[in-house]
Amino acid sequence: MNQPHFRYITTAIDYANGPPHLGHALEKIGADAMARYHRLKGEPVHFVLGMDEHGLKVLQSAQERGITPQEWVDDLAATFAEAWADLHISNDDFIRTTEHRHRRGAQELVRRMREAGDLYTSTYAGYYCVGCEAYKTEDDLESRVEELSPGEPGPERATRLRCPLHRSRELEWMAEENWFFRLSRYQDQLLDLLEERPEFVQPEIRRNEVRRVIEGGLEDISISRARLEWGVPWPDDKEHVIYVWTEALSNYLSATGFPEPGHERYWPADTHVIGKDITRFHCVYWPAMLMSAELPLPRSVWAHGFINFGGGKMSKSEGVSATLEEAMERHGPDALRYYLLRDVPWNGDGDFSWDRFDHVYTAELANDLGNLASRSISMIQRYRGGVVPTGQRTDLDQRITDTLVRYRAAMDANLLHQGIATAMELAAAANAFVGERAPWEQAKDPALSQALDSTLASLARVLAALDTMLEPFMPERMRVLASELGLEAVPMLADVANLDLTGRAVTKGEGLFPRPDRK
RNA sequence: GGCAGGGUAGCUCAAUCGGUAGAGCAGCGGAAUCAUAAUCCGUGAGUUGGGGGUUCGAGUCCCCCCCCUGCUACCA
Repeated sequence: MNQPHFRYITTAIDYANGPPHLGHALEKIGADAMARYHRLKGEPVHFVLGMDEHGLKVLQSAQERGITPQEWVDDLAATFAEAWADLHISNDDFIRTTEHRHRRGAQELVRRMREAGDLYTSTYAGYYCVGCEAYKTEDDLESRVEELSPGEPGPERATRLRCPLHRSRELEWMAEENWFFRLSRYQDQLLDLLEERPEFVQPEIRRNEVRRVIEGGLEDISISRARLEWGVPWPDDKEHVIYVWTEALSNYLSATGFPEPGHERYWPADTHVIGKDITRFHCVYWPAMLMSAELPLPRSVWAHGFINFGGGKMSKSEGVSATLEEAMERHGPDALRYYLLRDVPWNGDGDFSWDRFDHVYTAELANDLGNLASRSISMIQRYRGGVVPTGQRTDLDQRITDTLVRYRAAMDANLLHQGIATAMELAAAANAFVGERAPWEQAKDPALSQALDSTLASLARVLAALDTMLEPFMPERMRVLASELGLEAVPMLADVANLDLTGRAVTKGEGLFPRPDRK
């Protein structure tokens, strides 16, 4: 049997410590647009989202509410899944790290790393906050003296630091036996990887950062923890759980069914879509762990940027306040998808503002695109009884062909914002085309009947082309547009260039993107 | 501190190997009436952060300075 090769696209699994926000949403929307684009190309796609549900903070959140951690994460996972459904995210699977299949996959990965001789026990020492019941890095801590000079970590230094969450408690310097991974062994192989497969880390700016980290020297890392109950047990060692990153990263593997036969139809992943802040874990630790376990490496990691809210990071006291719910309700989920992917370059950062959102919605979606559909369909109804006539190709058809080339180039490079811009240039050209051809004039002169047919047929074709090109960004709205054009479904990308809508019965709906003042 | 990436029209950004600085939005003027009063056309005298240098010619190369952002290993 010929197993199809799936294009396996993942997103970072979200930490079960609070409800989904716009930052989470940006990543899912972008990854979803990538997945949908590849489906429009006719590729089998496997697109997976998930939740990271272990760890101390999860345990604490549950305890604060007087419920079990499992109840807490069940509740939160449902909230996330619902949000993604509302946003029309088309994931094929949803992996949760508390699932049996994940425990199995994570443990098997550790076993293979151990078989490779890359794991050993040693002493892990660090600052331990009894209040938090967790180890802290010096960055997590604050000084209790005026000026703290740099110095060697150790018990003496612990007396001069304190945990910001438990200022009254003493900080302890503690040590425990842990499992360590020989990350240092993979330094050269990782550098070779970047050299031989530059596309492994994208966009390029992230690749440079990763290279520097590796060149700076890699030390072995501890990948287990004692004293922590809420986690995946270490294989054959009940005293330990698998430490966060090793456990969490393995979700990409466990979601494929690993180690069961058949997981190879998904693995290796084509693209891990992540936030730029966790590039190191995905581009250094993760490939090293896979090398150790002798598993194929993912083909690429795409590190997107972040949304800024009025200059600051996330909406704190200053800057814009925007919840995911508010943003979805403003102009509908598809409009939010469009706005975020249009204004936040997929290879960089961008800003969020309500003014900008409203402006983009009104100018581009309502006025340019919505009105183009409205006026085109309206004229086909008025002049041709609602049936698309047969018409010669026009300049506008040539424009469709040109646009498709540039659109595919942008989308194949994952430059989603450029894909949107390219498609919207076609919409602008179509509006200009209407002005040049003046169908209302053509309609007055029977001698121009064929010219009118060509005008209307071209407009129908351009709407169908836009329907396809914008589907990854606004799936629900574009399904409606397809239906208004008399199409059974959004056309596949390969069919767009030679579409013929002759004979299709068009219908005018209530307006794809109603103007805010008229809603 | 070190490394990396940026500073171009009011705003967001483009400018292949160095060759007369462009686009969208906003603003201003005009046209049209199919349409969600939506659309279309016309309109840009910007010291390309500052200074110096190389060159026939630099936003584009070299040097110095100023400002912004990111990374600088076990919080996800």
